[in-house]
Amino acid sequence: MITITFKDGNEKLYESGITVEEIAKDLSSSLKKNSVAGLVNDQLYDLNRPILTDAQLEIITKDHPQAFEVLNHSTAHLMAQAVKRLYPDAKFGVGPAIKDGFYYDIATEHVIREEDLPKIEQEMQRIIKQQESMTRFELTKEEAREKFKDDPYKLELIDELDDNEIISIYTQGEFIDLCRGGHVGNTRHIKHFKLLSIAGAYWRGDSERDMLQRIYGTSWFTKEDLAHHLTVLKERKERDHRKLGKELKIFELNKDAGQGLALWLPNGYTVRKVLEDYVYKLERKAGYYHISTPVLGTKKLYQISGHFDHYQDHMFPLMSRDGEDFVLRPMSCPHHMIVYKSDLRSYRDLPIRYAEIVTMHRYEASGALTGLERVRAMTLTDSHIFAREDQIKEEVLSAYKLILQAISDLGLAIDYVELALRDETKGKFHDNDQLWDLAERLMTELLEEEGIEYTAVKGEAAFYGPKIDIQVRTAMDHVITMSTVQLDFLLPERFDLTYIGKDGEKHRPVVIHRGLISTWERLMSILLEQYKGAFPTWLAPTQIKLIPVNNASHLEYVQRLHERFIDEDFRSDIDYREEKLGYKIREAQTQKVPYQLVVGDQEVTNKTVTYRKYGEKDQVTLPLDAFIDYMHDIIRTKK
RNA sequence: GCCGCAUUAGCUCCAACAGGUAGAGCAAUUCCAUGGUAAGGAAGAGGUUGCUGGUUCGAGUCCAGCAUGCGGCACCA
Repeated sequence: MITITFKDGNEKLYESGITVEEIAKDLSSSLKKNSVAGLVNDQLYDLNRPILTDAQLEIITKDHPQAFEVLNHSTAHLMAQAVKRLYPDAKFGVGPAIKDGFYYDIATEHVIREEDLPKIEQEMQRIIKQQESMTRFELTKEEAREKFKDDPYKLELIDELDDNEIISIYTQGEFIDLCRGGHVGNTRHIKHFKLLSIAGAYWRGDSERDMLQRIYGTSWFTKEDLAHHLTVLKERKERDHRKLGKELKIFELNKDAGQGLALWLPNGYTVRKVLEDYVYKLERKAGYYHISTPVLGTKKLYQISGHFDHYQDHMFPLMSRDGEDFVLRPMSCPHHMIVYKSDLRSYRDLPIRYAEIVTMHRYEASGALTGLERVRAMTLTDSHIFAREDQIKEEVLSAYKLILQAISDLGLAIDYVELALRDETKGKFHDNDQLWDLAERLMTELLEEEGIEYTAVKGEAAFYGPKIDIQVRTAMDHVITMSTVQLDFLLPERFDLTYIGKDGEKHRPVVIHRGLISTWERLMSILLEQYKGAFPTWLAPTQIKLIPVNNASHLEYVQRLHERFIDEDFRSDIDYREEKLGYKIREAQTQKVPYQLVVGDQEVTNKTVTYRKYGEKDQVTLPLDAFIDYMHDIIRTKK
């Protein structure tokens, strides 16, 4: 007999070899129904894996955070078995559970296509009906090598394990897989799944190695959950900035204009201009000074900075004139270093904060280009802060706070903050231990003192220094770096930047790179998806759409209103077309204009306006001046 | 860059699918209708089916290459 201790501290005696499923059944029938796996002494156990010794047990039920993972991992195995039946030559890579489902990497002569997915699903259903037990076995490394001798990918994984490590495998019917486990015990527990897409994926994420075929899928405990997830996926597509950008005439991508070279249409540029002005003001208030430098620079400038050697793969090729080589700049740092050097600096001058609306060009791999999210020509307000060592902490903090402000004003939310530190890899990081230690200590202290939750990641620092990255999750569920504060000890050396200290001697300043809210391109893609194209009024390309009921009798008043609105700095437009009222209203709605004003006899006679706010049903009639005050208020408060 | 898929009018489209030289809705144009909160009616027009070759009596349809896009992977100091 063995003693099982439960989460609540209760103990119970069982026969050795009892399974999680049997214990669950013993406790209650509803528990049995809801159990997915068990945590035995904090180790994941399948429902049908025997427990041999005294143990602590937590039963993982369907609502447990790990349950979804176990289910999807098992579904991946189930799919692999089905694939192996249909395409017997299939070899398998890895097949883990991921955030919303699972995938399995497969090598087979057969090119798997979209139309094969229903066939694979059918085969999976068949295996479920067969109620195959998913059973765990433990082997030595040698035995495992023998079992998987025809599976080169599995062999490679086995070879990397320690010689005396116990290796577990799972069988279900004729199918065997190398696997650490945590499974649902029997294929009959898998019910509601769908295969979603096929993609290529490099073996072990290495672009030098084989490309396998990856099938993505998703698996849920209830029909409703699956249906809900599929709806979410569909709704994501409705938010796709590429679709919205076309519908709302925000930007254009055209192969003749150039791959990854976005053209901003009037609506898009209007939003961008509002953002540019907003950032300019924000930065002025925070003590930044704006400069302007060219998109072209000499090769020499980029040799001094070191980018020419380090970054060349991401740069467009050289241009030459009059015996001088030029590059299209991929960033602004080198130019800003030169600006710093344009004058002799005293310790009293620091910190100096330069900001610039920088257009830059980067050669991005063709497969990486995605709408406005990843482009080859991009513009952002870039900034470099030149500071003394004793100012680092304060300057990083104020940059961080500025970022928070911007993210909050734009109605976005931080997903997580990452502190990227160096690791021991020699050559990967600029060699200056003393400064690295100082900088990493300061940045850590700062985050701790401010009570900012962060994830420290070793080895992710920039070549030239540690950084704080602010990650945002898009409506499309992509995590991207929105903002960044990076310390740099290298550029000041390479450009021999100095300031005169109190002691009359030359000292080296530190550079802080600050990216505020990504590039306008990427920000636009995020905002479009975030707001589903319905921009808050302060950002909307058109804030007010004026719709005369009848052009002949109301247009004159409408034009007077329009002029007044323009004088008030509202972005107003008139729908002049000779169309039915309903037709013009429909267009104002589909274009998601925040304030739609229908103007007829009533408004002309009473000198009022009647508006309907986008997304609301109610019409509101106000005296003109009251409406103007209201609009100013809405815009000022960034609603 | 790599794997797979796609590309038909300004936009959208599982219109054309034994290969027989293109079809709809919306938009745009003209005419009629003058309308109070999501599509009024009519007419005409709009296409070298992404590009270049090939197979064929004949190609949107089959084949090859290229371009661009999409889903991923790799990349994103």
